[in-house]
Amino acid sequence: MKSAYDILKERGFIEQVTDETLIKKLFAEGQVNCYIGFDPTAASLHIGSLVPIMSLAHMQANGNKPIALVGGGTGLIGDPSGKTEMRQVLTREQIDYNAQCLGKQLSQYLDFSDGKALLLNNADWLTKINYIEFLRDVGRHFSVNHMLAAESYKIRMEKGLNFIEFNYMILQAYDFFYLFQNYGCALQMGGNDQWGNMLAGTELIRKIAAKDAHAVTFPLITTSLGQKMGKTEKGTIWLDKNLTTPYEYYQYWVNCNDADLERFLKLFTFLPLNEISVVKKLSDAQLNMAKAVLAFEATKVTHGEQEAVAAWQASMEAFHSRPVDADMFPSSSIPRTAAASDTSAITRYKVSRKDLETGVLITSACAKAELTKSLSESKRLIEQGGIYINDRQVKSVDEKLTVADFSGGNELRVRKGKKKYLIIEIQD
RNA sequence: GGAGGGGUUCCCGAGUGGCCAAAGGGAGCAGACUGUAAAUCUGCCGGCGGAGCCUACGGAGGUUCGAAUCCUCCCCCCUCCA
Repeated sequence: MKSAYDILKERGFIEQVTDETLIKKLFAEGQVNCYIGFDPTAASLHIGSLVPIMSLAHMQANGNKPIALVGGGTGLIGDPSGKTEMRQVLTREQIDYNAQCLGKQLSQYLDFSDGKALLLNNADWLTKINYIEFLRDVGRHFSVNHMLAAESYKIRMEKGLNFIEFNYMILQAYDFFYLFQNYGCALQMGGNDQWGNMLAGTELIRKIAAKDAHAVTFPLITTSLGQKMGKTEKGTIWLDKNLTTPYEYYQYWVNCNDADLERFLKLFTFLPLNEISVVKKLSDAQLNMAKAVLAFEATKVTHGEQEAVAAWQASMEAFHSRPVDADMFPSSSIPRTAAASDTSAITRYKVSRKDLETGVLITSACAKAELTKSLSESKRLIEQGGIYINDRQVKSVDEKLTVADFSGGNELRVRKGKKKYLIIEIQD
């Protein structure tokens, strides 16, 4: 039988491991307790954290116990790994609040009931540390020379690294040690930028407890263009639906590059690999169907089936797409037939009938509805032919919306470019 | 503490008295081509109902007809020395 480790490996989650033979042995011996740390730098996680989250979900689904560690304590320090500059320092209150939010968010992916997974906050132990004791018990095991050689500090050795950040590695190592001692956690996973910090942990455990602990890193997921995941014009793609709507979330995935599709299906959905492998042979319309499946499944994982269906419907409607063929991805619960029109997932803007009688400038409606950032942008777009009313291109910046544009109904669609829609609705 | 170098529009980065809403690049947006992809090409890329006006070059003052550019003080960052 395949272990969770095997599954992660075949789905492309594994970048580096401390010792594969020992790790396989660990999994063969029974339930593995493993942990991943999440930084509470914001009140929501974003797509960049999805790989770690998915890996924990796979762990849990295969009989292991994941520990999600929110870095309420280390967050007060700030991890310098791979960063060019020191991170802005957050207050204790912000960190606590964020930590709480992250915990809530993680429970969408993991089942924390009955101790099937643990949600811990390292503030619980780190903030209680006594400096002198800590230096004597833990600090003595760290060689500064060795730390300075770590790849994660390299960039900062040029730009400047201050002492508080220099301690981050030690604290993270201590976390691992603490979890090892108190929760029997012998495996830490995390982004590849964490490798140095994770190794520091395994070494600390070896030095103090004379036991083996293991580390596994995930590759840094970039798009085929080398961009970081989840960065778009609108900024970050968040996992919180109040920050990134399920529709936008769905759109992010459906717009992925051809070259990323198969890899993303493996990483961000639970669909079986044999179904995913057909992607290689697809082209054109069918390729887009596969993207819809990715978008649907990914949205389902984060926002639930209902939201995923709504996002799918809105997307089908907006782009007049064909539904996914019945024989593609049989494990996916994506709807296979065209649904009744439902645009509830698309942003709406209301105008009063009274205003329509005198006419509403399209430029100002777009700006007010935040389809454009300013009046100037509305004008620019119209001049360049980038604004459409019900698929009719707006020709002049002076054009006004009137009741006639609604042709009897009480809503119409304003489009910016090809992908950004807005529904304008008459409010009586 | 001493010496030096910096802080420019979303980012990088040019600009050292008017020609600067500020070169160039990146990102972004739109158009063309497509498949809601990528690549490519073209246009745009502070705000204001077009004119001109307002806001912007770390902060506060000052010199000047005129300052991102000169002067004073302050804040922050980096490098070298301690």
